[in-house]
Amino acid sequence: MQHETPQALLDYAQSFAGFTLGELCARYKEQVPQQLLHKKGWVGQFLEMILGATSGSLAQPDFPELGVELKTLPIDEQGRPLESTYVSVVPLMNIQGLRWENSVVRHKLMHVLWIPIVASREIPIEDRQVAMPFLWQPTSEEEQALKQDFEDVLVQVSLGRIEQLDARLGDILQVRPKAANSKALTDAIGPDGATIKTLPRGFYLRPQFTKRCLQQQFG
DNA sequence: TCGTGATCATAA
DNA sequence: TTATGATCACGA
Repeated sequence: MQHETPQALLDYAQSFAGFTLGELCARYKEQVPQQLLHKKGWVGQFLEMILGATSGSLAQPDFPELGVELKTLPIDEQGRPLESTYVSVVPLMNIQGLRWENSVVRHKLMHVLWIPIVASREIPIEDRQVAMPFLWQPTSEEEQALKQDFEDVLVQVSLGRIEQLDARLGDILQVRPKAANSKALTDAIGPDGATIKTLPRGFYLRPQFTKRCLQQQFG
């Protein structure tokens, strides 16, 4: 399945609206996990599969030829996001010369295909319904805000202050651990400029921001 | 109830 | 190990 344009991809994605994950799994002869505790990325990977995304775990948009990133978004029955949205790893080394304009975060967020899923915890996985997918691009104001959050983080990282940085920083983009567990370590710049070991971090979109995206789209 | 920090699976 | 896909779960 190759999509010629973002609109064609959107049209195809919207053809799945209203179906439950159980119905879609039956159609593709996939097994629905009974719980997501040990399959946390399953919903996103299933949607990638049926929509024909091919980037795998490369640090680039899911549909590189379209410049479109696919994101599932768990929502409650009122359409409110239930979780933050992971965007990308926070670069901690060799960040001299790294700018917003050539960042992975920007490349992914410049064009997103959101696929909301009604996914309150009390709903069995197989009964969770795909809501209406939509394409989203940040306004210039939104991009400025994203850029500001991104640059604020990179300043701290470049100053060797990664350990002082926590999830409270950032109006839209926040930084949180992104690791197998709290003992995972990666290289970063230390306070004195030497290399230190620290917990890998990721950029996440706050739920309040994705809530605004939903409201803009659906009123 | 919500936000932060912790965690789980998998591919390359 | 690092990237992807995320959700879990505890304390305020």
